[in-house]
Amino acid sequence: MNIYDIAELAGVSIATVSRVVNDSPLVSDKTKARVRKVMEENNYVPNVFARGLGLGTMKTIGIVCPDVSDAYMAKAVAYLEKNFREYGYDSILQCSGREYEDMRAAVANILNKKIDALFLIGSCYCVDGGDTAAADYVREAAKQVPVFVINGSISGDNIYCALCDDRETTAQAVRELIREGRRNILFLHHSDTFSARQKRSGYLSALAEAGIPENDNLLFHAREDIESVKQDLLAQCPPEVDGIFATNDRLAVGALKFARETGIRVPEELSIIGYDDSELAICCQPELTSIDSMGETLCRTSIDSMLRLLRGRKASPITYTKGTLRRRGTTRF
Amino acid sequence: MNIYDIAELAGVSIATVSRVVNDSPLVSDKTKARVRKVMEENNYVPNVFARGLGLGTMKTIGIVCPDVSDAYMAKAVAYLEKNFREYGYDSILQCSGREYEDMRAAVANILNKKIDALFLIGSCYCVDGGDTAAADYVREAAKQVPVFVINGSISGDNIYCALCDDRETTAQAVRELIREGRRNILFLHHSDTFSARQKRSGYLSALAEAGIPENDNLLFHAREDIESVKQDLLAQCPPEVDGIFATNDRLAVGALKFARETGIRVPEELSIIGYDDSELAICCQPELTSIDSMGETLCRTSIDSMLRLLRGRKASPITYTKGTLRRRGTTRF
DNA sequence: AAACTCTGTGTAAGTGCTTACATTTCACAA
DNA sequence: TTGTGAAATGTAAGCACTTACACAGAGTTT
Repeated sequence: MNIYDIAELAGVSIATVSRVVNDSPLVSDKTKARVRKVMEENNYVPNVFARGLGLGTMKTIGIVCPDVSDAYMAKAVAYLEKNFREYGYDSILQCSGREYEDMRAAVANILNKKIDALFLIGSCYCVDGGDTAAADYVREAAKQVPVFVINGSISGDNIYCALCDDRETTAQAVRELIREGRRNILFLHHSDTFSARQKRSGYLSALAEAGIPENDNLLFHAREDIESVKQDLLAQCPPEVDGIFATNDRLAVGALKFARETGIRVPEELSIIGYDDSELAICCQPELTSIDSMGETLCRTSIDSMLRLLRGRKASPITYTKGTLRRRGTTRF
Repeated sequence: MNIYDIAELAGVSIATVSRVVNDSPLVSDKTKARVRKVMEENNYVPNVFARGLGLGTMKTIGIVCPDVSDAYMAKAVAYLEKNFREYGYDSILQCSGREYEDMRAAVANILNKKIDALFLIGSCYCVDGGDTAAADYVREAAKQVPVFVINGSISGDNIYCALCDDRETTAQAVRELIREGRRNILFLHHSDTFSARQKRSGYLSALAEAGIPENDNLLFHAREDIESVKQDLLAQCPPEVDGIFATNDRLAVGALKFARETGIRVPEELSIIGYDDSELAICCQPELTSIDSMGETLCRTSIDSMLRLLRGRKASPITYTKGTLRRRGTTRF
């Protein structure tokens, strides 16, 4: 069942059918109704490929993230997919991992799909604050389609970033720990992404403000999964630590387990703050104080930017959102 | 830069270029090398639409699940996406929610994308054990492309299901609770999907085996999120309960929080078992005993079935996998 | 009544690829 | 030298749509 069949059944030319499909104002309402009826009766659906060939687009967005099985990204993907569907866009998903070559290949591949926009989730795509050659493949992509980076920042034409002001948000959280009387605050991180560096910078500046000297022993790198984090801390956590700022909730949970194992009381002797405010946070006992990095807000911002672009208007190349501290049981404030 | 340009630059016809792209044996190695060089020099990429038009396929699979932000589905999606990518397939994702009309629309929409196979994740697509009209839209879809149901069962031509034997797996877990001496075991569930019913059936049969009379008060329906589950239990949990079997980890965590709030000791006075063995399980204190429903194994099975079909071989219409109990701190065995 | 709009519809030329079929080329046997 | 068949390449007809341009017919204007 193709456009010719419909044209014949409706007694019009294929051009008219095409116009009806595209709801062109050039067709009279009477004809439109007739053609629509025939289309429905035969449940005709235009061939996407032919349509794509003619139009050069298929109303599809590409989403690339390092790993959808991560709760933060899964949420973002779900949000993007759901919202774009409402505007009639389909979503192609690609998980890229975090290796440079893989990310590059993922972006290159998804571009071939003639997507209308590319969404990158995560700060791993902007290896160095967005200004070294490392992110060049993203800038290259932006020559073809608008690129929206969620939770990362890359400078460049046709690139629109929405991110949580991790630096300031972290600084605020660390300031609260200091106000609690904590002096030996561990910065617990895993990867060395742009956002991790922003957080570290916020952490350091909060310490500096308070006149607390920097201490390299308090910049702690741990492995990724909860159990390993606990082990790493058991093996090497400096004894004087009385506060832990973790760059994600998983790390924070590992820290909590470490505390339990060593008998350190939380939050009496040790405060812990996580990041992302995932479901993990409320599973813990005590429940984890965590920073909501506003994933949905960032997605919403990106979507709005894209819609604005679609209407031929300008969008702001970078939008910062402040995170919000969700105070729970692992801190005293 | 299209096939004509390449043909001209390489001094061959477009047919030859096309053959080179498709690595046809009809082209001499010499010509192949020459054409390939030109393609690379101009980084030519065939147009997917034109290719799709000619071939009728674009090497794409469709994935439909109720909600990717659910950890279980996110994992499955990630696994499918990653593995199919290795075979050169792209993935289109669509979250359908759990409303009949939405699921139906989601499947219909994704079919228009000329996918090569459809993957449905979750038992919500098989409303009644797979044999009522409710799943007819899936059977309709199966007329167009092979359908693979992960963690659900639908009978029908060209439909291939991989699922955890929830009934027996649940029965085993409940038997262990009984062996622990529990007699008043709550069956804590949220939705009424096929898999939830299977679990209930396993629960009931384990009770029956042990000669424990059925008690409707012990079939407990709770809302979805952790906090609500706790509230629901606080409001209405029968006091005699000494064991809880929850149909997912989120419910189990809610149960654990309920126990803590009421001062019931776990596992001394109350045992709790969750389902899915998600990351939530190890965040808890005590850590949650949970059933690993083998999501990756199911995905692997589906992928293998699809590859077998691709090679023109037969695949088994239904594959059962037994879940595994991960014993942790919320039970005594 | 002729000239002129305007609206609605049709014609036909793309869009970039695949592939059945036709044709050329070439090695080798007769 | 010619003939033969296989291997390599080209030609052209799809594939299902969009859209610039052409044109017909109904009103309007003069």
